[in-house]
Amino acid sequence: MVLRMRTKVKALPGCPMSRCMALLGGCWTPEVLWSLSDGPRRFSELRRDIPAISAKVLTGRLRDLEERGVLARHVMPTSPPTVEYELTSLGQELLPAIRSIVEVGSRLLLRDSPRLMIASPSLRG
Amino acid sequence: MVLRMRTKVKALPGCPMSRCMALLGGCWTPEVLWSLSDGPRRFSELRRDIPAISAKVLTGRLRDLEERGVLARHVMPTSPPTVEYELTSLGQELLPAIRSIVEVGSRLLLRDSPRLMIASPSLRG
DNA sequence: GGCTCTCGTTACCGTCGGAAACCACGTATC
DNA sequence: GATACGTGGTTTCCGACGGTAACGAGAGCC
Repeated sequence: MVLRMRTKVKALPGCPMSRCMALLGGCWTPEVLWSLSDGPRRFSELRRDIPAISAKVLTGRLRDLEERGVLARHVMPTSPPTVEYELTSLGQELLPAIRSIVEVGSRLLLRDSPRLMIASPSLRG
Repeated sequence: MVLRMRTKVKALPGCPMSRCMALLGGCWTPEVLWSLSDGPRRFSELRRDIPAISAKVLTGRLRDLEERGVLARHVMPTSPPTVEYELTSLGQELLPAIRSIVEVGSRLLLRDSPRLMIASPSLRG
């Protein structure tokens, strides 16, 4: 599911949770950061990585994250122009939290259906 | 900021991130789980722990999380009746992700203003 | 009688996300 | 020359969610 933006309420100044959620917050943000954790990706690549996200929201989230200094936007002078998004050093600092979420999810999937995981071809090769 | 609920879009069946976000998702959810990580807490205690959350949203989030099996609701037959919320074993499994978020936040706060952290009385005693 | 505390519920409104259409530009194909 | 496609978005409309404020019953206190 999703993280929503809090527009009106300001974070408590000294709260670590609020400090981190101010960057992680927003619908699809964790998914976007997870997709960027392997290296720079283009707009259309992000759409394919996260099929359920709409172009509008992806645009919004990328603009938000750029404004917050989490990622950088690079426009390449090709034709048609391609745009690459890349995590900044601040973005990299968020990855431990993202990886932890993925780890917890993996553990839950394993518990849900261990036979499915063992039988999966992608885990054998 | 906030995690928002995705009502229409279903999670990909085998995606670890989606599996975890299906439980972590929703506005204020990480904050609530973090507050409950120390042990059971009552409704009014949660409101004091997270001053910015409204009663309406807190009620909704607690109902959601109960339905998903993340926490349990205990009504004590006192007068006035007190209600306690407690993490289930499933809820406990989410804590590594929550702790990781808090750790990242702490590191960011330290980087923001190291002198402030050192000077803080709460960290000296 | 009034004030407080408990744990919520309700109504209203603003904002955000979802869906689909549309856009300019350049390339490729027919 | 016309059509189609791939880029990286923008625009419009609508429904769902969160924020705010008011209100609720039952009990204790002065």
